[in-house]
Amino acid sequence: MSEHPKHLPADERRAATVEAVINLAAEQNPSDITTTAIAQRMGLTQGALFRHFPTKDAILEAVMTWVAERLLSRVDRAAQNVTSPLAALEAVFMAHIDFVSEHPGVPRILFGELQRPGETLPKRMVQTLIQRYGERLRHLLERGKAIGELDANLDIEAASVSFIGSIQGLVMQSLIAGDAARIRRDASGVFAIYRRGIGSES
Amino acid sequence: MSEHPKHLPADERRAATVEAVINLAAEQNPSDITTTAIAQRMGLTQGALFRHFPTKDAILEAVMTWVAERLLSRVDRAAQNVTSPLAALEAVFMAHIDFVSEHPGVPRILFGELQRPGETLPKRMVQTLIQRYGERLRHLLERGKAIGELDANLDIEAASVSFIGSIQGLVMQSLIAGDAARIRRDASGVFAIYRRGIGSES
DNA sequence: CAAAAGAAAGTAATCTATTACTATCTTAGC
DNA sequence: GCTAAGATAGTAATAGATTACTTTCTTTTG
Repeated sequence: MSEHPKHLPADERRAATVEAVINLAAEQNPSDITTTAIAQRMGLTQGALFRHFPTKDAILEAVMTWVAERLLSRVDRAAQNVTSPLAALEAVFMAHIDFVSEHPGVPRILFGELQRPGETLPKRMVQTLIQRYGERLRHLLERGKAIGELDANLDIEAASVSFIGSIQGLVMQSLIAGDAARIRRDASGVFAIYRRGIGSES
Repeated sequence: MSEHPKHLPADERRAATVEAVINLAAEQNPSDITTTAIAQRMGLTQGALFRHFPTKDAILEAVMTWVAERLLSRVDRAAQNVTSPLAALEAVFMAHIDFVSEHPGVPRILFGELQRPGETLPKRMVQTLIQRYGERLRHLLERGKAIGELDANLDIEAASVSFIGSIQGLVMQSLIAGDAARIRRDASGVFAIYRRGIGSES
């Protein structure tokens, strides 16, 4: 019971706070995460959090920034060095699955944020993130269509929604089973159906 | 400002309570719905709710019962009188889409309930509902496979997850766009990709 | 020593649930 | 039919817990 932990510089505490929120979101409903719970997980008192963030929403903003950077950079890394658009889509799918397997709280936070009424900053950040994600998907889908790797009559918009929905379905399934590891196990089967749905009749 | 509204029999008030929760969930995060908000929507005082329900969770249980009955009966009705399993799957898909279009709060409630930690009764009810839903899907998928309407090598489990995921993706898309009507508009395009993904190469 | 980081305690608001009381509805007996 | 009695459904107020955020004082660190 050390009363006074080491003092850390502000940026390290901010990073640790984001991590604590992501970890907590893996265990409970994100909108039920209290500042007390966050501080407790970090070994701090609740009031100390407000030395580093002006409001609770500012913490959520930092989380959203973290997620957007990590997810998009992983997805971009997965897509590069792959010439085939279809192979790139599969690599993006699996990279996304890896990401949510490592951080099962993330999709819950995003979905929960989208449900908030009104126009909060964290909510808009989620909308922007998914929009940017969708742009990358549509780009790959267009390219695949152009080179005949995908169905010539493919509905790009629907294919983009289905891609994200496939991942969402896996997330939901893992929540029902109470088993985060399920996501990885079932991912390839789900993607196989998706690939068949968008591919050209080779 | 009538101080005392008409007294209604308990079962009618219980039904009205469920309706109020479903309507509220269409507008805000379900876990932020307070007993005060529910009562206000019904034109009652907050305390009056506890004449009909012992706890707030009991209200959620009634909501889950309502959802399970309505959704499954609609889905079953859609599937009957259709001999082709593939056509039945499409009818179920569209019936489900109709249901969530009329009640946009329902998928949010289900998803939110699944995120609660521990083993609450409402959470188990959601798990049971989706499990029963999955049974119906797998049954149709098996039949379609048997008569050669669907891919002979179809992964039934993955196809079931993808089906639910497709709907979940549409729900998420409508949340991002802030437009519940989008679900219906995009539904047929998304199902077309799914059908192509599971169908036999006609 | 000065400034940053944290502890400890406090505040106002909000939430579920309870209590004491009151209005409305139903029904039995005349 | 009317009316009294009992049951049901409501209000208003409030208790007790919890929340995000503040304030004051203390410790650590460069």
